[in-house]
Amino acid sequence: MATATAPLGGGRASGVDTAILEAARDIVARDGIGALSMRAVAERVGVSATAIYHYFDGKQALVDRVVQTGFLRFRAYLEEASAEHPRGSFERLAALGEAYVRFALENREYFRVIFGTHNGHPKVLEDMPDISGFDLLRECLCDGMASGALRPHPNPDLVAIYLWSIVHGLVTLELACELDAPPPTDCPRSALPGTAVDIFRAFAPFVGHGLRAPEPARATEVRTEP
Amino acid sequence: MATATAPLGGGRASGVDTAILEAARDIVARDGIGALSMRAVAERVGVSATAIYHYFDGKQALVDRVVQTGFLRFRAYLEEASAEHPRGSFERLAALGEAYVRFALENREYFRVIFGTHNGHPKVLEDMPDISGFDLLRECLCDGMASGALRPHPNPDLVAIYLWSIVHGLVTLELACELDAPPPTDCPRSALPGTAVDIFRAFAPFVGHGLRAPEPARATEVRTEP
DNA sequence: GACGTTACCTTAACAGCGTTAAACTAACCG
DNA sequence: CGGTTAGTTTAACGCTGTTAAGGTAACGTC
Repeated sequence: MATATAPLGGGRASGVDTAILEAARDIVARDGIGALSMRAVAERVGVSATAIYHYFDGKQALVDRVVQTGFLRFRAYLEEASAEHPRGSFERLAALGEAYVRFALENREYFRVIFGTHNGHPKVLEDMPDISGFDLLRECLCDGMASGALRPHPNPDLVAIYLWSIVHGLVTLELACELDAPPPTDCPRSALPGTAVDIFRAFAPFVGHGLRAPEPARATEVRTEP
Repeated sequence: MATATAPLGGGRASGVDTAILEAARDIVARDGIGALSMRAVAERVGVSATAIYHYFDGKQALVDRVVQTGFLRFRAYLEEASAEHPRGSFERLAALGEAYVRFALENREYFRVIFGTHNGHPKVLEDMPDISGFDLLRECLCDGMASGALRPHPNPDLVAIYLWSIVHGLVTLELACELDAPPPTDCPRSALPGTAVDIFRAFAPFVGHGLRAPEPARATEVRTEP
């Protein structure tokens, strides 16, 4: 039983359910999902482990709620950042992306859990239409096309996924491979900008104008064996 | 002890170590990392669980080896796909990216494990200079700039990370959110191409020519409250 | 051929995990 | 006052990774 959206029954608001949720969130944010155990949460709250089952339908449900609150905070963070720039501007789009990267960097373990779900989104999220912030991006994008800052495209969702992929990929790679770590000495590579945010900023011209050379220059090819 | 690169001691090549590794790989590929337990691997091989400790330094070391072989297969897959197009061509770059997406889609659980490592790359990978295929991308890119297909850039690594982010982000989002799943009815969005590979193909013009409108058109802005 | 060493594998056990069952307390409702 | 129910506990089950101790069989050496 117990979905624990509110203090449940009559009105005896004890606050234990929110205490459990906050304890779980803290553990995840601090030490990662691997450190989250029912007993650890229970000890933090000051109850026995089985008491949690009175408020949540097991560990997965608890994690789902952590993910849900994470998405809400994430979305609010994005919304706030993009609001600082005028609608329809390229800068607003860039601010949205930069906030995405910043949030992930400032909440590494938390972000991992939010987007690390294995079998699709948790059930909790299926109810609400859009909690991930995709609509923010979509809106930003359509405004940009309407204002003339962006080349119009018949399928804005496709463009939105393109942009989402860029920031999400950068962040995921950073979290998995630590891009900004000092490269090994035997692997000489030109220096990258410091943090993932710096890298993201450096992406702007690529996103804006693409990578391809102007048309007339495409004549020669490198003639070596493939 | 035992790092298990070869049958260890004198020469009694029993092949148990590779059997363990393959069993672990199979379990991960079929049912995901969550289904991987020492006892499950042992049962599959036909030994007791503790026998594994004679070949691997614990579960993490076993997983690391699975990841390592995964990277090798991944890299070979990418290499084969890109080899089908001439060096320096934009098509070669596109084929590399498409292979990236295809591999992830055809080896979902496997890919998750490969790039799902939490604390940086596993120790096994730190020895070898580049196993991830980043050098393939980098080479492809430099060839493209040399041939004139791509606009030259002083920092090819930055461009490489940009492209890597795009494919990796697309794949990660697909694995986490199932992008190509039928959208909920209450969330009207323009139809996306079917699979993640289709989506990737549709990205090509964005990568090539960017999203920004030609310069002179950037005058008006959408005048609404932010 | 006997001896000591070592590779290889086993069973038993420990601490921790998520989860269930049963029991208990305390507050509420009629 | 009696009954219901929220809230919590202890005990236990089956699972996990891992360690300890012990055994067996093949090897190199004298």
